[in-house]
Amino acid sequence: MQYRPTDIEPKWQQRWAEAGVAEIDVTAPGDKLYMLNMFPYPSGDLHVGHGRNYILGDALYRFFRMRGRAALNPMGWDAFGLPAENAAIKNQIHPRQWTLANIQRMKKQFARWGILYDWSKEIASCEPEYYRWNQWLFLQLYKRGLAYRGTAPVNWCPQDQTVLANEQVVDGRCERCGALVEQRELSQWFLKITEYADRLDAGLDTLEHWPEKVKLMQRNWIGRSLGADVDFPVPSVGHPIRIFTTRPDTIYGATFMVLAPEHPDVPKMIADAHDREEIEAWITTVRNQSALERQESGKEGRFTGKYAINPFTNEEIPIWLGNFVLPQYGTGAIMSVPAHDQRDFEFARQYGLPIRIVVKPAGGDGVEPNDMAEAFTFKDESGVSVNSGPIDGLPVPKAIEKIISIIEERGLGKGTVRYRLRDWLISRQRYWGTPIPMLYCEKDGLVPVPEEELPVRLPLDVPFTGREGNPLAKTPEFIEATCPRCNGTARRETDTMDTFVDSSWYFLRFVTPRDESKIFDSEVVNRWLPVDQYIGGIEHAILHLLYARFITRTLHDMGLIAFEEPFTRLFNQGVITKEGYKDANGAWVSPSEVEWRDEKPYRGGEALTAEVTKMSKSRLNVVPPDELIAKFGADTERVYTLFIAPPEKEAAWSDEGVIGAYRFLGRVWHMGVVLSGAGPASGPEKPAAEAAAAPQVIRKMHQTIDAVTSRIERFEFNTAISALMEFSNVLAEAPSREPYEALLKLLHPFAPHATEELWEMLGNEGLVLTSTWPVADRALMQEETAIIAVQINGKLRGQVEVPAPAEEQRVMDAVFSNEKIQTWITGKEIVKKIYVPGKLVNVVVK
RNA sequence: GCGAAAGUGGCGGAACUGGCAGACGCGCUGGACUUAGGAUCCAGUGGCCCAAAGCCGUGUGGGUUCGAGUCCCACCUUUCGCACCA
Repeated sequence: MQYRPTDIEPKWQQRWAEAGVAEIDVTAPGDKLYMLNMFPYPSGDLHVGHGRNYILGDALYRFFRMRGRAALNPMGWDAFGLPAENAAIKNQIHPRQWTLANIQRMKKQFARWGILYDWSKEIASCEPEYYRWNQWLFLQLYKRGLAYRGTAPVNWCPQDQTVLANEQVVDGRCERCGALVEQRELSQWFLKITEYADRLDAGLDTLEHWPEKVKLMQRNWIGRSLGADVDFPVPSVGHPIRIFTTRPDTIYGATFMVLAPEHPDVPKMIADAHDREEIEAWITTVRNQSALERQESGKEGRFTGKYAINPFTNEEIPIWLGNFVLPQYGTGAIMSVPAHDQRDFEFARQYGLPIRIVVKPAGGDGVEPNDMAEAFTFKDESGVSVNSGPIDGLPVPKAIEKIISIIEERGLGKGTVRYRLRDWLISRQRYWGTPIPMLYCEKDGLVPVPEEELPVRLPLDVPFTGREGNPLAKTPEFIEATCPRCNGTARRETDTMDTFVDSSWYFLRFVTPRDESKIFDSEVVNRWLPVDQYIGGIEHAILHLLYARFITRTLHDMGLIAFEEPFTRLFNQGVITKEGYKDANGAWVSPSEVEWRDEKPYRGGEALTAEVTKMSKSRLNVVPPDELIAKFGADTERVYTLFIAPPEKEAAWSDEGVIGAYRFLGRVWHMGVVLSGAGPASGPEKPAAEAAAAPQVIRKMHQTIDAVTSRIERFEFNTAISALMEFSNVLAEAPSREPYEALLKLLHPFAPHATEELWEMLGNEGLVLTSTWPVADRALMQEETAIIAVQINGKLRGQVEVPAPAEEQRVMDAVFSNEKIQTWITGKEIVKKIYVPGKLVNVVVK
């Protein structure tokens, strides 16, 4: 009986589906465990790179099931978004139809991988049953002042014809399409995430089971800075200008001030300047630049002709405008300390502004400003204040402390905390998203849609032209509305929400997904959440995870949930890469067109370059699972995917490597066939299937149970599988039934179909439903003998074998009663015993 | 520039608190079975050496230790994140 996965896998998938094995009653008692894979955008076909994410989650889920946990493992669809709309424009198919078809396709793929989800909990964010609660959530935030409409310079993607959140702009480009992002001054909807900046930052410390890397990325993104706000009097303007600095200790070295060109006091300041027109033209140029252009044009500035007074030195210092000062951060104004800030230093050198040293190295001498090649930025005890009046001689941290207290005493300002984080821009000028439930009434202004009128349904019959503007804005039936306050005519908001709003709370909906009366049941949610294990890609380290943490806190503050952090454990799997081929123009070439000569890729006569990158459709390097499964089965793909590398690491897909997983399963299969008596033994002598297992097999079995269990818990799937391969190799020498059944159980999370079939073949019933995870007997794991290495004066003298009892003292007794060792040791030598449990035992003689 | 992680055979990778480096798998070499094999099975496979013995081997250079892939110091390289955030 040959191992033919395609003959058996669909059968088991059908049985699991019919039995609803993964469906769980959230009101039933049990040792709850909420597992969650980030719900995907339904883009169509999944490839083996996507598979890694879900296979990993399923292996873990099956493991916890077998250990008796009441595990919830739901799945849904992040179903709003731009690609559906682009498909509508390109192929004249409605976004909804396109999305639902993709969902059907992907659901089949999940099933074909043997992944068990509780489909009774399925949600799709594009359905009114879901997005009405998105709208409800928005109204609650609006009520609390956490959602507001404001005018601000925003990121505009000319390609996608919409505004973007700061988080969606990468290197000055649209994260989605790569187009250069423009700055536009627009009135838009924001969520006040900045109000939670301090709590989002502090909360990171409580996330013990999150990758450090993700926490660090979030911390950097929030960008908490301690410093001081200080007022500098400006006689010519009539009121002081407030600056923010993280280095108030350097205030005696502030020799000029720089304002962002956008600073509100600028027009007044330059009104009587002789070169006003030139300055205004320059300001216009800077304001129209994208963030990227602004940075790439280097440091530029203009002198306003006005002076501020340094409140500590009482000197008049010139006020400049500088393109490197950002209007959105701090107060949009800085005191410049060129000696100790690299940006200020460059600016001062460029425009010949004075440089004054106010910090010198501790225990050393300062330098002359003229000799400086760069700013000296001492941030810790390595720097000491000089030329700074009351703080002279103090190391930097102490100096900061003292100067802030002086600033506060003199009423010049105060110590403050500033954040880099900005409010979350959620308006999108696109169709396929949740309509923002707001109205514009001529009489009453902005009016929220009453909760009982939700959902504001997205109309399905709208024109898709692909030209500028949101299709909703061209749909009068949608726009025309009645004001709930005055019954007069009102205009409906046509912006839709960023799809990251949808995904910022979906994990709360999964426990009571069909509740039509409320967003979720607080009692049930408090029992099941936070999510115990969240699994997804590192690309969401900031965006999704930060938004979800923010929304969770707002719901907590509304009294709807008892916790502030949504995800207890987070795991980020690495991407799967594969070689792709590029022609001279940088265009990707299909692997089917590639010919090999001297191990180098060509197309026709043209030499190609090979590049290993993340699997993606556009790079033509995806491996579709269908073909692979048809040939080797889903179990092979599952085992290979988990075996290929540690799951958090990037892994290179190898078509040849797959065969190793297939062979392994084939050997396990063959052994099962022989043990069950279902087929003839291959060798001349039939193994004694019912005979007692050999001691070395029993030992290996317990060692393997122990290793696989702890490795799964630590996400070391690759070595868990290698331990199973080792066990299978040992077992093949002397097959017997009991250890073989243990092997099947341990293998089940990775290769569920084959193990079910073999389990049944042995006369057992329903592995996934009935069997429990084996437990290792530590006493039986012990090796019977230990090799003792004896070193004398650093040289290996020899090795002897002794019985290996568990306790240290008995090992040592065994060692020193050994005649051979006694003859090596002379009376003069000092004996040092080194006992390493389960490992080599050394005796060192000096 | 700042921050973080990582450098081990031809390849993916193992080695938990320092204790037999290279587990497991791919590939490769030889063999068996075959009309055939890109199926399956067996054996071998870090380097030097015909072989044995032996020596050398975890990015580089130092150090600690009876013993270092693992710890410490300096450096090199790669990847990732942030990037005028005052």
